[in-house]
Amino acid sequence: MPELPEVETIRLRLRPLLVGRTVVRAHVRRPDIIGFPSVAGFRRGIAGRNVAGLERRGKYLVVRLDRGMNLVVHLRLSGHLEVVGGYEEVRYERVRFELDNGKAFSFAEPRVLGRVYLVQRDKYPRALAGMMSMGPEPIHADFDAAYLGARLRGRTTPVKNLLLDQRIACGVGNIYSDEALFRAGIRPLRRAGRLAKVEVGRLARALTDVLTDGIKWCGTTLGDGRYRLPDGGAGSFQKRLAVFGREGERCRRRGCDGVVRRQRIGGRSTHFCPVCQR
DNA sequence: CTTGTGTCCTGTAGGC
DNA sequence: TGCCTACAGGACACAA
Repeated sequence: MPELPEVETIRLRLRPLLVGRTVVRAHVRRPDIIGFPSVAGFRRGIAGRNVAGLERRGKYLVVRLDRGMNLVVHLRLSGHLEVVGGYEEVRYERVRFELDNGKAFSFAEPRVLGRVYLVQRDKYPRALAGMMSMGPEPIHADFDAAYLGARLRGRTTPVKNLLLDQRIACGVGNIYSDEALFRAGIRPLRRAGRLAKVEVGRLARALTDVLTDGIKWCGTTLGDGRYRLPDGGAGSFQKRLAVFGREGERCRRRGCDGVVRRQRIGGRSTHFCPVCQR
C-alpha cells in the first residue's frame, strides 16, 4: 500500500542507482502491466533510453528519460521496485529493465494491479487522466487551510472519503488519512462540508505533518511486509502509527483511556479513537 | 456535479 | 489436510 511517503522513499533510494544508467531492453512478463502504449511500442520506446532523473507526483513515480520521454510507474497495492543483479530472479516480477551496468531494474507486483506507462512528456494519454487531474501535493506550500476548506465546502460525504480523493490531496491513502484525522481530532465519518474552520485548519496541518513524518521514517512497513525499500529494508513509521491497524488497543495519547475502533467507511477499513476524535 | 457501488487481481487468513 | 469465503486496497467505470 505505497502512499506518498513510501513512493517518495523509494524515489530517494532508487535515484543513485538509476540516474545516468541506460535501459538496454525491457522484458515484459505480464503484458497487462503495460498501461501505455502497446507492449511492442513500450519495448521499442524504452530501449536505449538514458535515465535523467526521478520525480514523484502523488503516488506516481516518474522516471525522467532522454528524448522527452517519461516512464511512469504506479505501484497500486503491492508493487515493489528494486535494482538487482542481472541474473537474480525476483518473485512476482512483472517487468524487468536490463541496465547498461549488468544489473536490472525490476518491477514486481503480486496482484497485477500496478501499471507502468511510457509517455511523451507534455503529451499524456487518456490512460493517465487520473494523474493529470491530481490535486496539490499536501506537503507543499500551495496546500493549506484555505485550499482544503474550499474543496470540502458543501460536500456531504464523510471527510475520510474525500481525503482519499486524489483530486483534492494527492498521495494520501488509507493509512495516512486515518492518521491525519487522528492528529486533527476529527471523526472520519464527519460530513466534510460540516467541519468548522478551525478543524479544517487542523486537518490541513495534520495531513502535511503526518506525510512529512512518514517520509522522515521511510514509510510504513506493515506485518505483511508488502511495502519494502528497494534494498529490501523496512520503513519504521509503523512504530509511530496512532490508530491504523490498532483496533482494540489503547489510544496512544497520554492520559487517554480510549480504545481504537475500526469501521468500514466508503468500503475502506477506518481506524479512530472515539475519545480523541469528535 | 455528487455520491455510492462494483470491479480489477491475487495472496493470505480464518472458518469448518 | 483441504476447501471455501472474506478481505486487503488505489483507481476507475458506472448508475442513480
